[in-house]
This record gives sequence, structure tokens and C-alpha cells, in this order.
Amino acid sequence: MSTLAQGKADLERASTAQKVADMLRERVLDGELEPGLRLSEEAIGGALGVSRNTLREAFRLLTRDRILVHEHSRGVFVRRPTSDDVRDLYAARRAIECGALRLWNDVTEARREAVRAPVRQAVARAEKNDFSKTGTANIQFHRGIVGLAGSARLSDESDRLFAELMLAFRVAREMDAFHQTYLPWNRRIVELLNNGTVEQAVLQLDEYFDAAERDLASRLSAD
Amino acid sequence: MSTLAQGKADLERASTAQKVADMLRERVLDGELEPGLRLSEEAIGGALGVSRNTLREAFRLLTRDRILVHEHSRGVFVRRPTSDDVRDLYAARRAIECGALRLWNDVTEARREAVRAPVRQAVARAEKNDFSKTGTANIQFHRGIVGLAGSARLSDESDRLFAELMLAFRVAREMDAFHQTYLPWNRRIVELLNNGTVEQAVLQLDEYFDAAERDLASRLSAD
DNA sequence: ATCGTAGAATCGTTCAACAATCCTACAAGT
DNA sequence: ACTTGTAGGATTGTTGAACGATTCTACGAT
Repeated sequence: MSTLAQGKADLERASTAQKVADMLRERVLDGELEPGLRLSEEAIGGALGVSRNTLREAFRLLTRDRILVHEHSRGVFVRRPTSDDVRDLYAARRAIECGALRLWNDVTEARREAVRAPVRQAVARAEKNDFSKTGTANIQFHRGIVGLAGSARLSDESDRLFAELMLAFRVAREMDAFHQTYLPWNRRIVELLNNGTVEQAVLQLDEYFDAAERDLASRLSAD
Repeated sequence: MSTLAQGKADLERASTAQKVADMLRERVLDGELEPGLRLSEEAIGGALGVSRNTLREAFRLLTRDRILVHEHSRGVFVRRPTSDDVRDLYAARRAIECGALRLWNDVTEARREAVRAPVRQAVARAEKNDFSKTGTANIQFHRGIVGLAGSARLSDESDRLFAELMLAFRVAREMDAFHQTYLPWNRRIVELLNNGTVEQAVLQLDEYFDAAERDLASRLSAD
């Protein structure tokens, strides 16, 4: 049954615009297309071999994800988050994740494990001096927290917030070092959760956001 | 300054696709276009005097807002929320609004007033047996709660959730009566907040979501 | 140095066309 | 009666070209 559902999902993923959007999203998040860069319809469309109309549909999709910004009669640009954007992003995450973490005792064990596992793995890698996937591990931890709420819509929106935050990290040029700093924090939160002191964990998460926001915002405003 | 910013916003609001999307959104939320209805590109485009490509851009915008659903090679349809959708929507609202309400003591007085005012007005109208705007008042109350978080992104996403919920109400055919039922609840929450017992208010809000979700979901599944 | 303007480049929108896909209805077989 | 197969029509997906509208660039005037 699940394989059939998967197959159906694959089939539905046709749409040229969707594929173009996926490719562009990857390029942006990988850093090949730098924040602030303008994406010419003619240039990109020609390079990818799709028509202008189709490309514009792809642009719309990425604008929804806040990866691109659209300026009327000027074109689309790779988003370049400001310190105000960072403030807004962390305000959203604070409400969402603290609200979700509060539900810790009401959810299935599988959902709780989705929070613990990324931290456990990150700790294991750190002990072997392997800091390669430290960025994605941190994000997995927070995705797990959002997942506690049990809403696909909320998880999707959070993914968009994370993607936008990745752009901010790129502008601040502090991607890896940044995530690395906050592994101890994640670890402490998981310990508090395992001890059953959920309210304490929420407060700790709140403090994490304070610190992270200040750190990132200062690097951006200095620019 | 604010008038200049307003003027700029008006100028930027050009875009035919945007205007078409706004018109269609209104028609759907007013109930002229019923949930489940298929929107033919040719028919709608002809009636509104816009080309197919422009109309398709408008469709994309409304798909982002979850007002329409797009099925590959089949067209776009007015969304028809299921009981699973309702479950997901309330799960998202629970996390967001409970997370935001938690911040009651940390925000400006203006933000707190945006929560109190809608309830006060609704109470005043109810005493005069005026139940005309009871629906929008309830939504304004919850918009105020989300606003406590201070994130434009979160408020925008919440508006999308509210719009989707309006569609669910329409399917359940219980729009006004539904909102009316929950005015006492809102009132109690505001009282708890004014008493300084924020944690109590959060719990009360949580219960409200439980009751509202059960109520609406049962009406949908019966259909 | 500031301002204004002509020209180039690019976007916004429309139109027409064709391939790909879906829906409908009807015929054939069990 | 129920499923299966198959044509035909209708609708969507995508392309390409075209033209007015807007923005950008560079050059010259004050």
C-alpha cells in the first residue's frame, strides 16, 4: 500500500515548472546562485531549455517558498534576508516550536524519537570529530520538534522558514560554525525532555532562540 | 511616511494575475464558487477577459493559499476540506496560537489590545442581539492572538489557515452558528489573561481547539 | 555634480498552435 | 449485468512569437 502511494506521488510529480523549480531551489540553497542575484527570464529559460511562460510558473512556486522575491517589471531575485527578516523568522519559530514542544507528553513515541535521534547522531559524530553533517542534523532536530504538532501544513511552512534561514546563514557566511555552536543546547533540551520537565525544556528552547537570533542578526547588520 | 508607504504598496499592486486572484478568492470565500467546483481555464479566462497564461498565474497564487487545488492535466478545483484537513488545521492552530499566547506578558499593550477588542465588540453586539459580524469577530480574536508572536510571516500563514477553515465551515454549512457558540469561550480566555493567569488561558484555548475540532470534524465526516 | 532624455534591455500580457492527458460513450467480451 | 477495450472530443501542458509598458544605462545639457 505505501509503495503504491509512493508510486502515485512520483507520477504526479510531472510538471516541467515543478522540476525547474526544484532544480533552481537546489542551486540557490547550495549557494551556486547567490542571494541578491537577479534571475533573467531569457538567460535561465534558454539555459534550461524551457519557455518563458513555464519558467515564470517555476518562479511563482519559488516565490511562494520565499526563496525568490518578485519585483514588478524588474524581475525575480534570489532572496537576501535582512536583519529584520531574521527577527521575523525567529519570532515565528519561537511561537511554533515552543507551542509544539509543549505537546511532548501527548504524542506518540515515534514522534518523540524524531526529536531525540538527530541529537544523538550529531553527538556521536562530534565525538569522532566529524562535523560534516552538523548543519542538517540541527535542522532535523527542529523539524522533529515541529513534527510534534502533527500538522503537515505546519511542517511544510516550517520547512520554508528553515530554507529562508539557510539563505540568511549564507549571507552571514557562518553556516557550519553556527550550527555547531548550538549542539550542546539541543542536547540539554533533549535531556530535560527525557527527565519529564517539559516546561523547563520549552524555556531552554526559548533561550536558544534568543541567543541564535541575536548572533545571526548582528552578523547581518554588520554587513 | 505611512501614507507614502501605503502609496507605494498601491502602486506595486498592479499585476493582472494578482487582481484576478483577488477577485476569485473573494468569490470562493463568499460561496459563489462552491467547494469541489472545477474552474475551467477557457470559461473563467473568457469571462474575465484575461489570457490563459495570466489566468494560470492567478491559479498558482490561489493554490499557494490552499483555496484551490491543482491536479495535473485535470485542472484546478475549489478546495473541499475533508475531516483530515480539519484535523491538520486545528493541530497547526493549536501549536501556533498556544505558542503565541504564551508571550502575553512580553508584548506591547497595543498587541494585547488587539486580542481584547474583538471580544469586547462581539459581546456588545450580542447584547443588542446583533449577530451579523460574529464570524469575522471570532477570526479577529484569533488573528490578534497570532499577532502576539510579532511575525508577519506567521500572521500571513495563519490567514491562509483561517481562509481554509472558512471553506470547511461552508462545506459543513454551519458558518454563523458555529462562531456564535464560541464567544463565551473567547470571553473567558480574555478574562484569564487580564487576571494575569496566562498559563490558565493557554489551557483554556487548548480546550477550545479540542471542542471546535471535534464539532467541525463530525459535521464533515457525516457528509 | 545634478538633472533630463533617448535608446536598449527586460518584463507583462496576449495570442495561436500542437502534443499530452483526461473524460465520455459506446462496442465487445465474459 | 459487469468489466474491458477503444475511438473521439475536450481540456490541460508547453512552446514560440509578438508588442506595449516599464526599467535601466549612458550620454549630453545646464
